[in-house]
Amino acid sequence: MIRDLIHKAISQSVGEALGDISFSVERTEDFEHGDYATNVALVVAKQVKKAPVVFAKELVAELQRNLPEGIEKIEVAGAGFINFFLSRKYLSDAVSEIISAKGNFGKNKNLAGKKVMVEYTDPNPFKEFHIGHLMSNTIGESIARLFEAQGAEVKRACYQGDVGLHVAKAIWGMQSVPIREGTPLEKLDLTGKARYLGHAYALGAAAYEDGHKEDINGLNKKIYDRSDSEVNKLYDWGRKVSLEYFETQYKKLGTKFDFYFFESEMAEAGVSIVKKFLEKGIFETSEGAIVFHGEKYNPKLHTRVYITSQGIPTYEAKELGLHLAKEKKYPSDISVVITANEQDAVFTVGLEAFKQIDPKLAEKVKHLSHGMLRLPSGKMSSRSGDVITADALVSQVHTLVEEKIKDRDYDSVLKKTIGELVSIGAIKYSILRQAIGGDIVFDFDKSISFEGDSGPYLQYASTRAQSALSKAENEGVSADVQTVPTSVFALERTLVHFSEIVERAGKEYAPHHLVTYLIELAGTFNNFYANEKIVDKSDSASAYKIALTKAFRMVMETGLSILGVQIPEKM
RNA sequence: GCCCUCGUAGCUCAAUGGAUCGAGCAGCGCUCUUCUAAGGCGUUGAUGUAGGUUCGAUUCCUACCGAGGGCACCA
Repeated sequence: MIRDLIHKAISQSVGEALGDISFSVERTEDFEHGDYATNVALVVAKQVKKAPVVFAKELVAELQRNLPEGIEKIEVAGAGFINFFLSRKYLSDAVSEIISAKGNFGKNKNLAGKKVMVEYTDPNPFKEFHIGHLMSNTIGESIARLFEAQGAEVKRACYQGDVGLHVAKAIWGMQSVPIREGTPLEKLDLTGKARYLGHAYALGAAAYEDGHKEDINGLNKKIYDRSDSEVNKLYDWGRKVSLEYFETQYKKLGTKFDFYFFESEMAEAGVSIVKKFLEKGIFETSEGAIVFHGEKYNPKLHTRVYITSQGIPTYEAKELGLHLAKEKKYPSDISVVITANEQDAVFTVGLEAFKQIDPKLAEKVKHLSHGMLRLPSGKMSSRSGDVITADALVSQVHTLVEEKIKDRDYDSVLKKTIGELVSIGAIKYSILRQAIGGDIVFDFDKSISFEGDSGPYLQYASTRAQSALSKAENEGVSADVQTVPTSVFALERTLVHFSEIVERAGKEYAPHHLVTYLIELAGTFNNFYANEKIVDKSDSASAYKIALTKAFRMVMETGLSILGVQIPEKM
């Protein structure tokens, strides 16, 4: 990358005065300041006992003799920044390179040969697949794709909680309300069955708080040791329904998991690890339970229960089993786990415990947490039954999209595809546009936008580019970079930064950097589209503009695919 | 009480310690004989408070104010 060449040229020119001082070469915020800028003079000034501007001027004189190819002009500006301007040729060559890379422009090999497992979505059988899962899935899928864009071999994993107190609550609900609103269960469709389970859970959750704690704890024990055939029957039915239903959701969202792990499979391993390390003093008994005293290792941590006084492993114990199961299934270099941030403390304590057990494996685990999708009224809680399912949200947005295209002269198949791709795109975008970790305040009326800073805006710009390209093809004008106009378009100056953005988003596990860039890029294209006639046989620059449009379209495809968003052929 | 996040425009969000803090929405004013107006152009408007470190602080440190999450047998 040219940025690295600039960096290298500066290092050579500054020479020993640089010492171990690090400086940056970044794209500028304003084209007035060129295409790249460095702060090297400001950072080194003190060291060499010169004013930054003075040092910058000397450095520029030195750099003039050793300018990387592709840099046309450099100048000192502001407090001592040095600005670099890309040459006309560099930009047109870049456009040509984007096209010949066939969709691979922007990807890199930084993680070639590395194996990565990403665990996300993690819905719990017997509970609703709600908008929180939608959030986890969207972020996780995008993180997985970012890893792929860096050349890593990625496996997607989903960890589903098919045992535990929440299941006991659901079963309690199933026992007390065996049919759904007067309809026998076997007459319900898959979605209906899934909703029934969600309601049964909500019922049991309320009952747990309202005097039935003992009953439900007893049920939990029965589920765990499978000692009651009636309970087993309800359990097996509910688990199967949930898993089948979840598959329809993954498909809709565009995720294909390589591995499924279940809490029920982790219980045994979890218990045996805890018992083994109980002897070694990592875990301790306390009030009949087996616990890990996190505060002994780090004052900011606290104590968590691993095996309850009833002998049942908690989530924490099963998590230990999961780490080992993952390693056995697919030994990886990086193991990413994505959860909601309300589990941050559980994870930090859990990771400390794991570090005491197996420091080498614990080292590879990277925990990323996302915020909550909230209602304006407050927390979205499945415990009170007050949930918005992913299905409900998707279909609501879908309806809005249908309304928008109802007068278009498209056939029904195309309309259906547009409805699906645009609604999913809009929702995913609204999740990925901000840094992961923060909450998203969710307002049905306002949250999903189709204008401006939105998924559809990106999709729309892409389809407009496509229609210009189709027109070019029909008129027999093809993309060409031989005849290049002397003036430079902002579009090409923006396009060349795509690789750097992908690299940064990948390194920082931050898809939103890519989102921000794509919005800027699409805006630049829309401006270009409004001001330039792209396909025009009488214009000698037309072939170049078509090439530029093609390059834009390809970058949008690559960028959006990393976000897990697809582009419809028309909108 | 302790721990972790987070306070940027009326609203929702950006900004590896760097140049004049960027977008979108909402508001106001323009813009469809053209490759799609889900578009384009212009315009109004912001770093919670008080200190500190630094050539330079939205960013780092301290205190305070405010919001959210977590703190023993739930996940």
